[in-house]
Amino acid sequence: MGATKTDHFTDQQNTLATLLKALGHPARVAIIEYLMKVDTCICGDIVNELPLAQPTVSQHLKELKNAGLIKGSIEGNSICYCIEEEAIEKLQNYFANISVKLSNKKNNCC
Amino acid sequence: MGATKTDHFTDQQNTLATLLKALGHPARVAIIEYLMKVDTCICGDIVNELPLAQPTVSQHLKELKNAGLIKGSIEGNSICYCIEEEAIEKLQNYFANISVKLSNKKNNCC
DNA sequence: AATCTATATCGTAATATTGCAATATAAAAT
DNA sequence: ATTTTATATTGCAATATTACGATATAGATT
Repeated sequence: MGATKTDHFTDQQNTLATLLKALGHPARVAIIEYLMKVDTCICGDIVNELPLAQPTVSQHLKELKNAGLIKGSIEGNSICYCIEEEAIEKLQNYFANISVKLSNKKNNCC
Repeated sequence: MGATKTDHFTDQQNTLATLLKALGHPARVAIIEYLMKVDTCICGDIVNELPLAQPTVSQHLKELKNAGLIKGSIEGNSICYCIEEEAIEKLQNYFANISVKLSNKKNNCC
C-alpha cells in the first residue's frame, strides 16, 4: 500500500487535493508568499530566501509547477518564476463557496 | 531525511501548511464535501460513502481532526463529526487575500 | 451477561516525501 | 575557450503516508 487511491474519487476532488497537497508544506507556502511579496516575478533568489539547500528548493519549485501553482520562464541564464493566478483563483472560489454554504447553515450541528 | 523542517518557517506558514496538507488527499476532500452535503452533521456513515476500508477512513478522520478541520462528539455509541468552521474561514481568508493582492498587481510578470 | 454495532488502534507492507551531496546542464562573463 | 553563475537531475538515506486485516473498546440491544 502507500499509494493514494485516486481512481475512486471524482476528478474535481483529485484536482483540488493535488493543489492543496502542493501547498501542504511550509517551504512551498513560503515560496508562494515570497512570490507575492516581491512585486515583479523574481528570477532565482528564492534559494537565498529559504533555509534549505538549492536542490531541495528546486524540488519544491518543481512540485509547485507540476501542480500548476507557479510557472517558470527562462530569463537569460536564470529562471523567472511566478504565480499561476488561475490556480489560486480556483482555490479561492472553492473556499469562498464552502464558507457561504456554512454560514447558510448556522448550525444544525453537534 | 524525510522530516519536514518546520522549525525554519513561521508559525503562520506551518499552521497553514498543516491545514492544507490535511486537505491534500482526495478522501479527505470527499469527507469534507460529504459533511457539507448532509445538512445536519452526520453520525457514522461516512465509512459507507467512501471507497475505503473502515480503519482507513478512521485514520483520515483523525488527520482532519488533528489539523482542526473537523470535530467529533460522541452521540450514543456512534460519533458525530462536523466541520470546524473557523478552519475553513482561515483558509477562505487566506486565499481571498492572495487573490486581491494578485489582481492589484496585474501583471509585472513573465 | 452476552451480543451487536460503531469506531479506534495496532501492526505492517507498499509507496511517497523530504532533504542534501554530488553531479550535470546551459547560458553569461571573462 | 574557460570559468562563473544559476538551475536541474541523480542517487540515496531518513522519515512519513496510505491502506487494510486483525483486534480492541465502548455504548446499545437483547
